[in-house]
Amino acid sequence: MPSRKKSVTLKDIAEAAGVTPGTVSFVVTNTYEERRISLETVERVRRIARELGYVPNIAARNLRFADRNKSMLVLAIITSAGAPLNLVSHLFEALQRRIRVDRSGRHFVINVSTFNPGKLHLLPGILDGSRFNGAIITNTQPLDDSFLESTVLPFPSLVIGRELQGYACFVPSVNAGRVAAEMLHEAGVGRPAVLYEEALTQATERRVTQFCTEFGTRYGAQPARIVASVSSEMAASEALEGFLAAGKVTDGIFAVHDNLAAGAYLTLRRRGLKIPAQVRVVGMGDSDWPPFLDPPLSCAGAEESSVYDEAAQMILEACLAAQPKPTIACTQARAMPRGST
Amino acid sequence: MPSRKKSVTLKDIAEAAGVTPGTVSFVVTNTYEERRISLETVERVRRIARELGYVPNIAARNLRFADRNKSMLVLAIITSAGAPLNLVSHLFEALQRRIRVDRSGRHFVINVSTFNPGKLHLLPGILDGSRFNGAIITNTQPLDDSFLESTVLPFPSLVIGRELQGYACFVPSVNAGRVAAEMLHEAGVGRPAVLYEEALTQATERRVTQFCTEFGTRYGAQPARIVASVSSEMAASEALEGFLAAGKVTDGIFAVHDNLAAGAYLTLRRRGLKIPAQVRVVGMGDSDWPPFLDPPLSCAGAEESSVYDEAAQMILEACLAAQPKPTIACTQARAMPRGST
DNA sequence: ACCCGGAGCTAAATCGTTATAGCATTAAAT
DNA sequence: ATTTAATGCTATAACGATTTAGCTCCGGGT
Repeated sequence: MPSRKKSVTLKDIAEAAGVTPGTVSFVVTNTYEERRISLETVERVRRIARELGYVPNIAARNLRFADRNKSMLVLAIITSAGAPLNLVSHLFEALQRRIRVDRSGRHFVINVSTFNPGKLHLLPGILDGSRFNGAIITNTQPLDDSFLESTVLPFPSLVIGRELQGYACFVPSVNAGRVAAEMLHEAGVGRPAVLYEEALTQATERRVTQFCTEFGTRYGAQPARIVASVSSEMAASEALEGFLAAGKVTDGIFAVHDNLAAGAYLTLRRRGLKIPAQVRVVGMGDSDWPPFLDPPLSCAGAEESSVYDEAAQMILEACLAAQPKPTIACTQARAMPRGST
Repeated sequence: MPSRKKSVTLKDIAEAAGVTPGTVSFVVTNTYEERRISLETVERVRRIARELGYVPNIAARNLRFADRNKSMLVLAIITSAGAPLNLVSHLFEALQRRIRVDRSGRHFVINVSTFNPGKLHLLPGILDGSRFNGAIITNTQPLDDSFLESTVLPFPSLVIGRELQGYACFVPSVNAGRVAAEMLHEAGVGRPAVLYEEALTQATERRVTQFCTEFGTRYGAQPARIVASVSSEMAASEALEGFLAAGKVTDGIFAVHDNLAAGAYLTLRRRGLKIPAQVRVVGMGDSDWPPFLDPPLSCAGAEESSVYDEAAQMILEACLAAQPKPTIACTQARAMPRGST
């Protein structure tokens, strides 16, 4: 079993080698020459350090260097293990852009942490605030959401894609389901379908229900549901194949992720169904590829490159101002018709 | 100008509020109730903390919690600012997989750091080792490479995509250029072209020269060079458009990145050129999308999902064993024929 | 016998935070 | 009047590493 044993420190090495921690420090930082440590001692200390498996404590070094490193702000992007890193990449880039123009005179460190779905509360540092000054939290599952709602995190945080009591939240493309429904309806779709993965997040669930409600109540056609086992191209392709093989029909598909849309393209192409003549497809624009599919994929979304800039601004402000104001920011999706509708 | 002023500490707040740092700590960690701090004091301390812009020092907290956090190993993925995060995502996922099965009983922190191209030496912590226990370095430019070769970094590191003296290096798909040349030649291509972006890294440059050398010397046809201004789909599309508009001809294109291949598809489709009948295309398989293009993109590469597992293993070993052994590991590309050759 | 200088270390302060033990002061209870 | 108890703090010791100042030898020169 993984032991929780204390880690090896300079002191441990010092005791084993019969010198002081300072001397060991001279050795491990390779400053022993100007400190005139004898080569014999250097060798002995090095050997013992290796034997004991010494790994420097970064927190201690960093603390020691507090002056030279000016003040450091640690931001975390916290995401569910196994979730696609697409969103994380966009968040990271937005944070980078925001940090580049920052004038607070700080150094920023961005660390990406993952938690096992439903086990957010076990993430080290989430309860004691020992790991980050602020966090962007995404891809949480219902269990994680209820953990968050029942706790006050000891650092400013921003939740992406859902609305939680007491938290600053950022919901991109909040009306994507409605926009997708409009796009397909205007294109003359009468037998709509929605393609999604089994494990829905709050964000994707919103898209599905919005799409179904909108089509059902306003346009009088209840969409069929095509459910992929996971959120991958192949799974989506297989799900649609199963749907069509069962003799069911659709003339317009809303895929709640671009990779699902790509899977749909594959199956439609294999079955000789023309896009958009026989089946229209709408994706989300959450990747860079939609314009390069054939035909280019129409999307309900936004320019992904800038969507998360507001999120980056929100978390930075929260960290620097230390103002705990739970706000909800949404961005609106817009129709991005390309070739598939 | 961004001031290098010292950051605000508990001590500063304590002095301003006329209490001790301990008391301030009780307030900022919200443990003031069980510590029986008067509400008046709490309010005063909070107000002053807000006014001074207090931000907790994570390194200090972390150090304080050294026992409860067991031993922590900080890994950095260091990449050039502005470079695509595709590779970083793959590295991150590989590290995650490796960490999940780790039995050393440590906590791992992964932080992603970017440096301005050519300015790697200015990255905080790179010289004094105050920020990470180990690093994977990628997307470096020649200036950064020479910096690395002239320095001994104070932590184990792994360089991706190039070979540097004194460093552990990992070069994925080292023979991709040759494999691409073989694939196109076997498909009967007689007028090859290579499509790449202007700012080549060592990895992409290798692909280009290998492809040209192989085709030139072995198959007797010197490939044409199509150069995109940047590494994006649109730039690639425009570059190929310019090439064809100038009356030049090719029947087989090797794109050194998948996004360039997607741009090529776009132009070829617009001009009514059939893939693969009239023009064959080979990409690199460095993204998830090639199988879902129309026709599916043939690649010279490997299963991306597992390529970097070896890299993850290498850096973990280097950190935990503290063995400074500079080794070079390469993976071989293989032909992945799909529909475009 | 004494000083000097170099070699090879040691001792102790420091970084910012948290937690433990305990000290005043006042109010309530005996 | 004295003990008891509660209130509202303070003082201080860690956490692990780095660094400055300075200590103790020892040999050589005077």
